[in-house]
Amino acid sequence: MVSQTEENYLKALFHLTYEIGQKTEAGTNELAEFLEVKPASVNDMLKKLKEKDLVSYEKYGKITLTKKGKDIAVEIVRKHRLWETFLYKKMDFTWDEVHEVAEQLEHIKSQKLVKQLEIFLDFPEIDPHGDPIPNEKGEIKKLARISLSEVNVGNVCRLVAVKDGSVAFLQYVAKLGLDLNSKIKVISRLEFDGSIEIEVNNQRYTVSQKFGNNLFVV
Amino acid sequence: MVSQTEENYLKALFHLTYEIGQKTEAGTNELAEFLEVKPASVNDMLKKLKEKDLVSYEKYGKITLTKKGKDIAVEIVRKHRLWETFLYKKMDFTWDEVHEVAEQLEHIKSQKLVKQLEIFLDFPEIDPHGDPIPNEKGEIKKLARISLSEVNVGNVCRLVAVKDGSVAFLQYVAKLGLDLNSKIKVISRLEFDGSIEIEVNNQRYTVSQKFGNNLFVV
DNA sequence: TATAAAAGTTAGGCAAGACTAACAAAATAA
DNA sequence: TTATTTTGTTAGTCTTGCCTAACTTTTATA
Repeated sequence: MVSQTEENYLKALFHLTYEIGQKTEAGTNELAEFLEVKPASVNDMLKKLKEKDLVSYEKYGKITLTKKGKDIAVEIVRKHRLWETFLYKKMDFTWDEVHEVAEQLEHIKSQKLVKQLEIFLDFPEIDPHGDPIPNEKGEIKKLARISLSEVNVGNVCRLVAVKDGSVAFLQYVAKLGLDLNSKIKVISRLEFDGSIEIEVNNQRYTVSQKFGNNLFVV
Repeated sequence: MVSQTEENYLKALFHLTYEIGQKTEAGTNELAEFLEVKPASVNDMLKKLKEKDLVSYEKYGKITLTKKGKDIAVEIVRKHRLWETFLYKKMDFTWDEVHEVAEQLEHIKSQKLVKQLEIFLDFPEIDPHGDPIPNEKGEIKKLARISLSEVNVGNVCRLVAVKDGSVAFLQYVAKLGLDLNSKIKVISRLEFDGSIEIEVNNQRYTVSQKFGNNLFVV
């Protein structure tokens, strides 16, 4: 049996490696910071996860998910994103509200429920934040997307995902009138700080480079 | 904050008092047996619940839910039954499958989700087992119903609820071709052991008194 | 009413998951 | 290459929720 806490560690490892970085290993402090616990706690847990053959790591070495650990992590991600989609499409939740509740729902144990949920939602491929939903076999469709900061001046693009999922960030995104599939035109880019002038629904805004890094477009 | 375990204790107390018995108090051993833990554990928990003003009880005395405790218990029951209805009506779960998963879902913390779920299900009044679903204010509609054992010979009644929710029992009920709203005719009753002969869908069966006690009809 | 049975309580312990404080190893910089 | 900073580890402690074993109170029965 994998506890809820263990599931969260596996999910965090998955995010830090395969999702955020394009690496396959992570460090103790990095994981501790991400999970908002102390490194000592991570250490304790790593011993347990290693014992269960969910991660592989040696003292003072890097942490890697095993096949078994990765499979569980992907299944949690799958559930999380299906539930987010459910909340957004069927329960009238907004972009910024879905995450917190999905964090709870992702731990519900029922294979049948996940399967039925997927059918009910008509096999969605991306969640409300634009992230890909793994299928039942754990396969994740790679999305060809770039950050808004990389778009050339003059080009128009379509918002497909956001990187940072914090409520404050999502609310700011919404305030600009941006939603999934919104068209964004890049008007100009300031060389000295990388900030970008964009046009959304005929309104012009200037946003920071950091903000631009957090929006994925095609 | 009320932990998941605390919620389960409150719910159990509610069942043992207001629901199963027509009393307002329960004992330590009774609660322990219901929750499948040892009396000592119940004792520990009672101290905590008393501290939080969720139950009132004195050493060697009976346990009662406070207003605050009862409100929380009813809210959990409400969530449980709404989720059961959701699983049954939208997720293609059977009668006997819903309970286990609803036990998990009832602890999800989101007022908005409960509200939306209720709207989505079009304000159901009873769950798939025929039990009443408390409304947002915590009011529970009393159902005028009697057990099958109390029905007079020759009368026809309609199944509205089951008392025992165990999987084995529910599967037996289903095997007889019984479902919510099934018509049941009481053909005869054996005096010596109270067993009842019934007719369902033109099929005759003989069932025990105990079985009859577990079916509620109108 | 004395006594046995049932019900309830206490003390002490254990596992999970977190923490602090002190320490050890590795990586980086002088 | 030594010194310093960063990263990772260990030991000991805390809380929650459970346990067993021993004890006390209450209730039921002879």
